[in-house]
Amino acid sequence: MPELPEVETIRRQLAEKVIGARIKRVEVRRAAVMTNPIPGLDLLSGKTITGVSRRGKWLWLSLEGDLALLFHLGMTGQLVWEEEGELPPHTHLLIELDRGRLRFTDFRRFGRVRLGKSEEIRDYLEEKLGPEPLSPAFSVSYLKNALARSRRPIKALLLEQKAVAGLGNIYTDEALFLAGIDPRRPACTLTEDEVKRLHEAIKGVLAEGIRHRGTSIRNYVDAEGTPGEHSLFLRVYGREGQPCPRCGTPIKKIKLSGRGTHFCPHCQH
DNA sequence: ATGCGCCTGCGT
DNA sequence: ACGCAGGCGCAT
Repeated sequence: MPELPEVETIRRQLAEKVIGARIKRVEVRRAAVMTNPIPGLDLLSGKTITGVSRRGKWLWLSLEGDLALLFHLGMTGQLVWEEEGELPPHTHLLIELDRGRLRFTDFRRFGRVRLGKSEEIRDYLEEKLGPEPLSPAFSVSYLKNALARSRRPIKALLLEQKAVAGLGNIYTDEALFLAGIDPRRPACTLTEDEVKRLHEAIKGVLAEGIRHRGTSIRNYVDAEGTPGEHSLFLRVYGREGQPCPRCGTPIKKIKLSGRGTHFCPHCQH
């Protein structure tokens, strides 16, 4: 599910809704979504939410007392703010606020929630993530170095969160298409020009995804419960057999590092 | 570096 | 009935 653009969309919307809100009550409806012991959650009652942040595909609420509640949405996780209403099935965590409520719903249950001290959460993420692709830390020279050290297929490398934080299966295929690069190419074989194109393409597709409030294939919704529009703009992902938007050749789908991979056999080398 | 398991639901 | 799906962590 959610890759960087989807999580960033949720972050922006939640920031509007919940910063300054006070937590009335937290209900863990399925304990297994918590990576650490639950009793701690009781201590969230009465606390005010002071911020909503994102790093890669991870999102956290900052809370009074230097605490952070960290979410990873896995493949099908939703984080929705709403006033009221019947709870959908597979809602594992409910945070009641003085204005509305926040629910974490995830039918495949790959998502996780963790409570920790702010600093501990920061360290946890920094340890496992590479640079933010939309920040200056993700420079052409950084990317060039990262690629030079690997013979893995370029697509497999881009999916590693330690190389670049936040890319997943959709935006990786889209970026490689825009850059005109075959996803199977060993990373270290990219030329300087190709690295530059890839760098631009990565930033471009992510920004575009955010602009369209994310890609909804089947289950993703933003923090208001609304599907994103970016599926209408995908160039190769999910378009096997349909004409390449650039040359008309049918889009091919192969399996690469265990993931469905879409590309144009004519435009990508 | 690759494959498998974790889950549920949908399309074939 | 089977394969596949936006991801990740662990075993091999």
